[in-house]
Amino acid sequence: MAIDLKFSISNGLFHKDPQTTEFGQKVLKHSVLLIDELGFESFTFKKLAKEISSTETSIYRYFENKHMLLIFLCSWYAEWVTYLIQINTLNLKDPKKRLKVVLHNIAAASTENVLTAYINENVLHKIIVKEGAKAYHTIAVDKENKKGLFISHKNLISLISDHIGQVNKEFPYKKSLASSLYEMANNQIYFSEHIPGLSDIGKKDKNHKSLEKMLNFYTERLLN
Amino acid sequence: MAIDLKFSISNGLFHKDPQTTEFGQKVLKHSVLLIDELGFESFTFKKLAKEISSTETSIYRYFENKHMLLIFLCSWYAEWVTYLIQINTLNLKDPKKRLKVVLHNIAAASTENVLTAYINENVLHKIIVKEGAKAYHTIAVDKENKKGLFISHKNLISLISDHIGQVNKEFPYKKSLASSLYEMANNQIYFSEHIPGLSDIGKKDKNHKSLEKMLNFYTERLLN
DNA sequence: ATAATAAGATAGTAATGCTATCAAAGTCTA
DNA sequence: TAGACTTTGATAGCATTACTATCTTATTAT
Repeated sequence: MAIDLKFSISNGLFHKDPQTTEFGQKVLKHSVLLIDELGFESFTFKKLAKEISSTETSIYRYFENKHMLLIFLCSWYAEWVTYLIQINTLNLKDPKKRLKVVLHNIAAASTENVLTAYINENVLHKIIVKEGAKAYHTIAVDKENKKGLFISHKNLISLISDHIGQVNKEFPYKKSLASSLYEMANNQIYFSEHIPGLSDIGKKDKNHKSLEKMLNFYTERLLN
Repeated sequence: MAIDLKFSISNGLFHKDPQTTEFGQKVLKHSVLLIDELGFESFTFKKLAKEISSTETSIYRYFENKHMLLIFLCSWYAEWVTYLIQINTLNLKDPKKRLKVVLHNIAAASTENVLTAYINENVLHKIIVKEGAKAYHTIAVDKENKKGLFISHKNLISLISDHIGQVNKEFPYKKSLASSLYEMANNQIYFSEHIPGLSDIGKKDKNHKSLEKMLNFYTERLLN
């Protein structure tokens, strides 16, 4: 069963919010699938247009270029994880338990069946793992940051950071730990699958269970 | 004073080792400066050729494409850091002190005046921080890994991992910690400068002193 | 002196990353 | 119900990118 989530995403990222139209949702859906298939470098608007039997022109009416589309997808993912963390921590009193939920969601949210109609979260997560860092490793990062294009991601890290602070007020590197845990989750998934010499996580880590265990191990040692 | 280091780098990365010729060294030198200036996406062999008053053709005789050049630069950097760690830990008996040296070198090696004639290590480090992840986040990662193109990087992580093991034999995530410390060092340098909301390290972190302190704090808590 | 090697010069080609213009279809409004 | 407005499609075009091929020239090695 598909629920339709619409997130509030910086409008500097698009000419027209793709979440609001059928065509836009089609663009999102197939861009996720096609980026996964071709890799971001080989992905083009022309190929995407062909895939959805449309034209480059039409896609350009939504996104300035594929880079903006990538930041949009990363933002959508961040909003989605933020949302999941919020609803799943709502009824938990114990900060340590809440942090466990946080770690579960940054590592393995995509393995659960929370589906929207127009985004395959599982494939999107693969893209975040493989291409996510490219969204902000760009020559225009400062200008884009100033325009607020990374706000969804910053909010997510900020939320993680708050949960860290609730476990240990005195911890001196809350934000760095938050961003590092997030990056670590993604990197270790990637390494375990593609460059196993860089990780202790096994290639077949069902539902990212070992990864989650490792993230919990790290935070416990660091915060207690 | 410039010393000439020549590293042994996977020959799958080049048609002809650029370290061995004057022209190749010129290519390396100016590619570092130009990638830093333009960003990797806007950097092209044509622009590089113009910069060194040469031709695209000549550069293509050394590298198949700019992606291979990037992996080459990352490998060169990894070899250089490996080399520095090795000479700087040589006379240290205490594993904890050796690990401190390791962390110092992954965070701040570039701030010291160890210079080769044809690579500006300071600028190269900026490239590693900004573009390094792109070297392996590619659709062909498995094939490239199989061809041994990431061997220099894997060796460095392996070395770091060994030093971790010498401090704490029982630590269950040596390789993951090694790769995470390396990625963390680079990411936190990047965030502190460009997206400060993601880091506790201040923008003006002279010689990466605060970063180094943080890396030491993490490893101490995790390994003791 | 001859041959091999390395670099420069020039040309060409398919694909990329756009922008512009116009037409067609659907929808909303007076 | 006509007209206006919005949305997408169709087509064209253009500079740049990412190469590959071929030929010449300069240097070095035998």
